[in-house]
Amino acid sequence: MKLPPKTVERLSQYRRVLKKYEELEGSHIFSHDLARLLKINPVQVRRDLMLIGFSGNYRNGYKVQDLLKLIDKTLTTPKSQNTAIIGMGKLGNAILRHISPSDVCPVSVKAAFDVNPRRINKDYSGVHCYDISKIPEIVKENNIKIAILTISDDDIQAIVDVLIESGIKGIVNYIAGPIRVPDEIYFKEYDIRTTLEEMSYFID
Amino acid sequence: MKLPPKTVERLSQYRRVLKKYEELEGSHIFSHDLARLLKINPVQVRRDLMLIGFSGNYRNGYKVQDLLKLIDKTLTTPKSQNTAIIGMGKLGNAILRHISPSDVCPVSVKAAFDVNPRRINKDYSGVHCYDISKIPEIVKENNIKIAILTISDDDIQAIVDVLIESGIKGIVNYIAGPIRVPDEIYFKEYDIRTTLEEMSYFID
DNA sequence: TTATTTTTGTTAATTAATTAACAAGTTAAC
DNA sequence: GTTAACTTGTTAATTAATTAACAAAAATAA
Repeated sequence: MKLPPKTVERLSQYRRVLKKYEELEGSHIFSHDLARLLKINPVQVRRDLMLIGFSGNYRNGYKVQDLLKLIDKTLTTPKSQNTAIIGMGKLGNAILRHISPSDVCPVSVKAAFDVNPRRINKDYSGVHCYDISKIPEIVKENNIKIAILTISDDDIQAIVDVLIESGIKGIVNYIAGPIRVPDEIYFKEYDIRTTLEEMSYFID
Repeated sequence: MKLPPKTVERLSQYRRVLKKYEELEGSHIFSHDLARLLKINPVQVRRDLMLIGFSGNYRNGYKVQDLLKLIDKTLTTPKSQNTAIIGMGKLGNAILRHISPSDVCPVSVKAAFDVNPRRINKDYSGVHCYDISKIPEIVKENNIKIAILTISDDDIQAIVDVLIESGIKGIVNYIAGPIRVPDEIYFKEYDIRTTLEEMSYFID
């Protein structure tokens, strides 16, 4: 049985926050402390933990170590998916370096792709960058399921089509304009311009 | 009277998509066409447009030009807010170049800040990069209301505190860990790791 | 012992967001 | 002129997400 998307999102955040907390602060945490770190309501924390069947303690709150273990187990079902980054420009590089330390992100980047010959066949943070034409081969070989788009090429749709044919199941789009993907593909678009315009609207 | 946040988000997306559509496709659009471009339900499009009081036409759908004008007017109330990017590394640079063309993003970047002396006092895409210590002065002078964090410094909290003291009202956080901000600050965190882990969980 | 405080776990209530349903307007075909 | 085919605009229904409310457990203080 699947958890609500928002709960999964928060579990991922709890995990990262708790790893830091465990090192610096202590072995136990109260729901209101965890909530404050994420700027959410303590009830939400307790509810999320209830959904994954985790119990705390009246005196000390939740045991961080055990909670981390359970979140790990919950989120990696059946296992963490392999990822590729499309575009090794500044953005691709920044993202790669952000997600590659495996202690903070269990999703592992198996390959990068680019159209620029200067970047092809180089290694970035231990990840090899291939020519776009190699997508079908490399994606299948490495069982890559998620693609992160960091280029805004005019031909991005063609690349997306190839990715999907090659077995990609999820796409995160950072800059490319609107692209067409079948319904069964898990798709997320994060254009910072949307966020900024929303903020502009709501702040006085 | 304020619109629902999700509607504002979509209006921002409609605007970008429609600008392209107007150039390439035509002067009118149906709700289901706009919906398909954003992978949402046509009813949602009609509902959003209803909320901003825009009317279409039974035969041709919505007139793109007029709709764009109304979205512009709706989203820029009272006016588009000024922005600063904290950190001019790869990520800061990528974001800057993504949002600076004003034809696609009405939010304007007035300044950048960094701790690295090699970056300070240089211009990036026409935006000057100042030392962190200049934040109070420059933020006030330029009436900057939004800060985009692209560094993961240990001292990020101190920087955030200064930003808020200097009059910042909204913060978008891309990589810094959890930071404390007062409730009245509009705050968004976009850690790609969260997205990836969520996707991992939901795709088979 | 008995009240008080604190925190979890859970159900119920509320709020927000999405989707369904459908009337009404318009054109085109017959 | 009538019917059929589409589309918008809007209300109602549904679903999802958040928050409120409170019982139960356990320690502490009186």
